[in-house]
Amino acid sequence: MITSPLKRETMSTKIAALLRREILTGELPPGAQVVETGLALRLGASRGPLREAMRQLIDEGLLVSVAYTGTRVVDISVQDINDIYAVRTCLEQFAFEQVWDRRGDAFAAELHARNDALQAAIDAADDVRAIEAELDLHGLAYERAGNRILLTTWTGLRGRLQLYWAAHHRAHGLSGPLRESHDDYIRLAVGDSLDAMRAEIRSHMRRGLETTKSFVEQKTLTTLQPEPD
Amino acid sequence: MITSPLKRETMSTKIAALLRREILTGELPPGAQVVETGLALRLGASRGPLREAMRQLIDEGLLVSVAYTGTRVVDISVQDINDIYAVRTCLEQFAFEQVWDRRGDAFAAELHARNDALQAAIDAADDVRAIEAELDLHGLAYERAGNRILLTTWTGLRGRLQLYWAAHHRAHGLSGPLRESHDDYIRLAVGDSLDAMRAEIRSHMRRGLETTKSFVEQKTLTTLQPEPD
DNA sequence: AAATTGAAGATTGTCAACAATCATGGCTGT
DNA sequence: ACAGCCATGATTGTTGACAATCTTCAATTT
Repeated sequence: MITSPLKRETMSTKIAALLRREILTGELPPGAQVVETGLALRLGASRGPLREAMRQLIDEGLLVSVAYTGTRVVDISVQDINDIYAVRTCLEQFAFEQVWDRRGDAFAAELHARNDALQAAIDAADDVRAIEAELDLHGLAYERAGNRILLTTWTGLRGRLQLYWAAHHRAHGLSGPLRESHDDYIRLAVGDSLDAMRAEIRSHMRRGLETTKSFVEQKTLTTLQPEPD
Repeated sequence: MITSPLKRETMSTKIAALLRREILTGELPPGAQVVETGLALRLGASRGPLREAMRQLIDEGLLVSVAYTGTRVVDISVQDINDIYAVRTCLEQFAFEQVWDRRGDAFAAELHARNDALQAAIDAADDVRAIEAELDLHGLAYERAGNRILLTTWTGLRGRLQLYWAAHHRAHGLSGPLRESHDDYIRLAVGDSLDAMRAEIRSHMRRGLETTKSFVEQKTLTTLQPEPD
């Protein structure tokens, strides 16, 4: 049982999961202040576990905190978008290099299953689920590469991507992933040419970067004006 | 002032820095149990800040914790060594791709300065300093690549590398980095061929992996016998 | 003698109160 | 009218005590 680090569900982990969800669904929008005392009261917990949960989300890059001053949901920055997509392009190519020779029928089947889940979410017009499904789809290569460090790194990037995309969808309504947007990706991922797949990843990321970035650039203009509270 | 997140020195951060140092210097060896109450008493702090510091080190991969059971200094695993070196090979090549066209005299000067610091530490037979110096040397490309996500990822890997190498040095005495081990690395890093530098990184990492791994493989045999406390 | 059960100790999880620090707004002096 | 200062409120940092959970070991039963 060494390989099964069963996570005992403690108060902190439950709070962290709940908070993460509220941030990613937009109930707590980017830039919103998160106050320990108020949140503890609302969730019926004490500040101890709450602080631990918040620390977790800080490390995931979803919250930023300044000592003695306050904690906020991280703001969207063009710099971070660029950085994340650049690193992601690099790592996803690496993930496919690592997984390439150990792909099998199970890999292909799971890939198609996750794409079906994505399309179902799109058809159901469920933004949040569609975003999660797309990230799950891309995550398969990282999971099956057999490299724990790589998977941890991907998980770290994934949270912020989900935050950015969720904000994007809330602002634009349903301009999210198209139904056929991953057809090439999947076809090449189960194909015979690693080079072609690497090229597809670079192309896929370039498109995603432009879409996400153009949104953020116009968004920052509107968020600069202080709210008339 | 957006880009200067000035860190207010709080109790937690001081404890985290101190604990990190004790782990990396081997005062707290891999596998050692870390008890909150005892440590809090020793450091003259309360369990609150201590828990926060430990959470930080857990996220850095230096500690592992099981709820209601205990916390220990992470144990050395061959799997992790392999994974880290693979990801590092990928990311360090990417870092040099990103930094390549913006290298300048300052970059070359800093590279040589850090190599001088490394050689000074080696000449002084200072293990801990030599390890830090080598990691600082490799870190330059990550720092100057202008990608915050990349730098964060590197920092995460760096801690574990330092832990493994420190354990290596303690076991073997002074069999650490050789004085001239980075001559090729630096020569190519300031040279004209990115491809040559990429090849050097792959070769450098292969050698480092073999050295570190061979140590860990023999080490695990000796650490399996419980201490007759 | 071996397996099971239960109690005791150890360790982390949780809580509520208190202290330190920071941001805001009004007041005073010029 | 304007600049600087001080008090006030808000927020996080810190503390010590208490509760929940796990591990260990010895007593008991088969």
